[in-house]
Amino acid sequence: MGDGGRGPLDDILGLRIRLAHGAVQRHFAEHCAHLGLTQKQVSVLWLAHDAPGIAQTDLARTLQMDRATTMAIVHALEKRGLLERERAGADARRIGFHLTQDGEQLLRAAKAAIDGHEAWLRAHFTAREVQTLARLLERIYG
Amino acid sequence: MGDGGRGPLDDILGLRIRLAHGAVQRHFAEHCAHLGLTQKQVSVLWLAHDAPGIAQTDLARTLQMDRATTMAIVHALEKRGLLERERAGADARRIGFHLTQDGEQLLRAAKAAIDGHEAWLRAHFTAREVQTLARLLERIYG
DNA sequence: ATTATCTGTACGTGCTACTTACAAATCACG
DNA sequence: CGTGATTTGTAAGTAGCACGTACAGATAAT
Repeated sequence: MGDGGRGPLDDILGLRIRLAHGAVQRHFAEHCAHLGLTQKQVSVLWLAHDAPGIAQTDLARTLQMDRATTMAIVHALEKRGLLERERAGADARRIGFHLTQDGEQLLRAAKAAIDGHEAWLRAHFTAREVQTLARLLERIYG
Repeated sequence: MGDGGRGPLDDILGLRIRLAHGAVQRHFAEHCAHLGLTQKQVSVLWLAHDAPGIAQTDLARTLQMDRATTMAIVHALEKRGLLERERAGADARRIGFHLTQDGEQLLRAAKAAIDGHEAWLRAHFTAREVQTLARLLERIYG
């Protein structure tokens, strides 16, 4: 039998990634439930903070999401008054996003919560292993 | 800036896992579309083949899914005639699952498709790195 | 025998992702 | 300059997956 009790299925690397992802998602949902934000939503807020005026297309590409998916997330954040849009200068058809004050405040709270979440995740590894894991994972999506 | 163009977000290990998972899912969906099966469905078929008579609860625990989620997957497979249930001997309340002939046949096709999918995934790494990655990932969910 | 627990079932909700389609603005080329 | 191609934003529909909850039947515990 395999090392995880799943038999030959344990040899499927894709399954391991899926299980790890599920575990991280579950922990995030528990640990960060008070924010009322999903992982994706936090990512979008974070990016909009770091790069004010970013467009939907940039968000989608950076987070490797579909445009339609990105729209759904952005709409939800706008509806909650965390994100605003502005027709920005040079390119008239481009609409940039930036955080509202509420958005900035919630993002700060989110970063604090994620610090704890990431600490839990990293606690499974040594600092060197974290580097290795990050490097290997990047090869898949990078 | 970070190494992936996401700025400080690149330091979030959870995001890396999420992006890697997404990339794997997308490749699976493309590469295995002809099966008409999702990753989860293949996993359930695979387990039911390896352990005939397995119960819903076992499936849920092994794949770390909710019972309700497991039910949805099992129902879909039953409806397609790939999976059957039987009231098995000793424990009268327990219902075991096993593959039909169609199920066995489709699972063989799925395994062939997944061979290709896994080959693509593993091609990002050396054999040693695959071992390392598998070992590190298991610490998260194991 | 009455609870408590486990298992199977069923329903509803929410997030994410994809496809497809359409409107508006811009850009490129003739 | 104007027509078509491209980009961008928008919208609707479908699907998978996860979770919560509630309920029924069988078994187990007291």
